[in-house]
Amino acid sequence: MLKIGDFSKLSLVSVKALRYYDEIGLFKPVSVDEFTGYRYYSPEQMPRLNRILALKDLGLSLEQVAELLTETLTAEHIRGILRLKALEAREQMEEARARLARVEARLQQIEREGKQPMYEVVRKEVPTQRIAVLRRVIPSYSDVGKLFGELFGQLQAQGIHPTGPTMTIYHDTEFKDENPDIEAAVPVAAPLGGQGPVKVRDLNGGEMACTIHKGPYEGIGEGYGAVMAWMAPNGYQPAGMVREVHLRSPSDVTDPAEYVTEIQLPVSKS
Amino acid sequence: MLKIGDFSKLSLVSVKALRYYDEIGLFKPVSVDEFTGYRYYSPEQMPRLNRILALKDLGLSLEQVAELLTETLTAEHIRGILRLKALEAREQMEEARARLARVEARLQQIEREGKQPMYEVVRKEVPTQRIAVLRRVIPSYSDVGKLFGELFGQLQAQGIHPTGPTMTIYHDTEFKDENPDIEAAVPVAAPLGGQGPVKVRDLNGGEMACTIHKGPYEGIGEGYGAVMAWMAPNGYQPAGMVREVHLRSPSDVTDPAEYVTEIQLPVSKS
DNA sequence: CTTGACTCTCCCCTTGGGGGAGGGTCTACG
DNA sequence: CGTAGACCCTCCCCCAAGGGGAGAGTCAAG
Repeated sequence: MLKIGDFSKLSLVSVKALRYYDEIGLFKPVSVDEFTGYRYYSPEQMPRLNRILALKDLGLSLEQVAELLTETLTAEHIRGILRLKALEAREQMEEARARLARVEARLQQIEREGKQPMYEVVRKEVPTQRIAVLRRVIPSYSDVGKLFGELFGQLQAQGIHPTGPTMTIYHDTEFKDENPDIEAAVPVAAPLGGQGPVKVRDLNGGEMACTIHKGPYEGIGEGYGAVMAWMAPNGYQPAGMVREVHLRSPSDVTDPAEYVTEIQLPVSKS
Repeated sequence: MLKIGDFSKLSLVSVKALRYYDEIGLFKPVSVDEFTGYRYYSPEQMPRLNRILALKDLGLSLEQVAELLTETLTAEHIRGILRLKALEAREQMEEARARLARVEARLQQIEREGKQPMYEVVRKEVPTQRIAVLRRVIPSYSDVGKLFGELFGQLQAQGIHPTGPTMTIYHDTEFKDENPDIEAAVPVAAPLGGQGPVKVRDLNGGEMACTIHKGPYEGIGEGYGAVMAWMAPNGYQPAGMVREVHLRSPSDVTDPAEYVTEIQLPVSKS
């Protein structure tokens, strides 16, 4: 019979860990003194402890280790658990690889620019939302304001209230300086369909590469550049129409320097 | 001004997380109502939050993110932190890869044998220990007992007490059925050197592949087989002389079926 | 004015133990 | 036979990054 300290030295498992394994019922001493509470272990228990360490080393939680140590498990069940763990390890490997790529991309960016980048691009899961839209090919970007004016006029006439910030959705596959095909949109709580030129539809959510542009709309091209530059090193490709969310727009402030716009580009793993 | 729920919807960061970031001083609302405690955010804060998310995504802790967000940091300092993170990501990738290899090796083993393996091999960091030794080429393994008898006789004569289980250290580079070169050893607390045939020296610790053999010594070959089979898929190679630690030996029990022996083989990454 | 949706703080929970306080126990040495 | 020092016990708090929920207060629209 060995006291916990001796067993700890032999097994190279800390006393704290042994006590913890006892507490969760994973590995109990062969006997416990009824009066003093002293734990006594036997060398015969080493194989079980070794198995625990080996399974823990496979990435299993102690709970899963305990499950695998119950005798009544079929080989098929064990294989199932291990296959799950293999999948998990593969995912973690991929995740670490992707993270490494991100860190190195940022390092290179700092090498080039000598400072933190202007635009932070982040991947987000954007939910699907119900929107009211007015779509039109307009002569120039400066006419977007009028489009929103028309949209809000119609909504007000129908007693529909916006439930979120306005958005513009770009339906051109490439950038067009003139005659862009634009949808002015705003989240609403209203039935699908709609009357007249204003339609109500669901705007699909999903994975998006997002960044924030601060300042007048003329400079927003840099934001798009940042999003485009972000995709390749992170293993994404465009997968839909880009949208701009007007977090602070001419309807909130007058100074264009105070505009805040989020660029959201649907992406998929390439 | 946006209430926390609205800002949460816009940023797709949970209310809980926003409150937590406030609490740790990483990202504070632009104003807090003095009487109600309500937090109010502004769209202007989105870029900072995005930066936080982007840095978090690089694997930085929130504490490190906060550090990187202080303005007074030189580009060189930032590069240093990121290079550290890159290193960390590489290590995690390697760790996940190794874990995957372990899981797959175990899966294959179960496929072959239809059950959990007999021997669990685990990597351990064995500490260096002071031992008293008696080394000799003996005719056969069955003479080990006499070697230990001699060792203990000498130690007793010198008033030295063992402080741990006995070990045998094998000095042959390959397995020798006859005339093996064997060191009988036992941990002691005594000055280096020693008198007569018994020497006191330090036994180097380090990385070891360990497994437990239960039962008579005749069957211990299987334990060695398990250790050898473990090395390749785990990326290790032998790096020293193997030792056996007698956790329960003829001096403790009479029935050989109750012997418990640990095999420790020094290894290094290959 | 009411009602339902929001928000606040506070507390407990997660993993796998580490660190330490306060108090009891064991054992080798004199 | 004492006793000192090493060892052991339980209990409590701590880590990261929030999630879940209770109980109470607040806001905004009808």
